[in-house]
Amino acid sequence: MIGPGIKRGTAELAILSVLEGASLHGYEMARRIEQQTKGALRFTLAALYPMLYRMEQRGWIRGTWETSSHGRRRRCYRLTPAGKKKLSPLRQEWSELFRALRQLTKVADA
Amino acid sequence: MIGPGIKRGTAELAILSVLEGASLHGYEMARRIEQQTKGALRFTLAALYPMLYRMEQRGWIRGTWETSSHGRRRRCYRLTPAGKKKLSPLRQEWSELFRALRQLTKVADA
DNA sequence: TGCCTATATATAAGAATCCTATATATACGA
DNA sequence: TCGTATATATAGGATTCTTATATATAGGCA
Repeated sequence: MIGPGIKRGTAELAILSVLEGASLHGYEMARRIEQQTKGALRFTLAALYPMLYRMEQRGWIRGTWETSSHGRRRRCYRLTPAGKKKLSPLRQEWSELFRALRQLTKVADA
Repeated sequence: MIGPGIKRGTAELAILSVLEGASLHGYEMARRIEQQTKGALRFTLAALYPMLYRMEQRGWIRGTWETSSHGRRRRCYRLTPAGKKKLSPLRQEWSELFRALRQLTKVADA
């Protein structure tokens, strides 16, 4: 798994990305991020929840309390228009970082 | 330029990378990182110096005081054997992060 | 019934790495 | 003499991770 020093800052992109396709609650986001990256990128819930609160305060996502079919309360988040707008430049910034590191070192394009 | 939240953790890779080819002092490293990435990746010296101290403590680089032709003292760093060994798995970890983010989102392969 | 695992959210305390601001000191050119 | 480039150093703050802990419910199994 990718270490904490390296993955810093990826949680924001990861959350916006998984929310692009569906409205999800935190627990489910963690599972999808891990599954979709085949275990390479993994976040503890103690990291995800505070990040969700911050992102909601910034207006990028909005959470609503819902009740599952099993009577379990959970907070489902969806992208706001501001969140959708944020995703595109954020992806571009990550692309630029990839390119910069490739210019600087020999990071393979696996 | 790439923002601070995203580039977190890249300083270590950047320093090891520029030191792979040459023995350099901090001020020169900052310049090369900026030049080689065409300004995309830029570190303030206040970020670089403490990072150099930490990396020296970890045994990845070793600094020696030298005097330039102009009589200016400066601390030149070179990779230790441990630092050279560190570079390869570090690059691989970054490659894995790139792949993970590409699987998760639509980060272009610029 | 009791225990374990999965589901689901929440917070506290600490570490790491970046930022801006500030300080020091020398060399060179206008 | 004043500004710019060279060169290192530290202080204080922000952000985002970590591990540890707490709460609560549902379903399966012994």
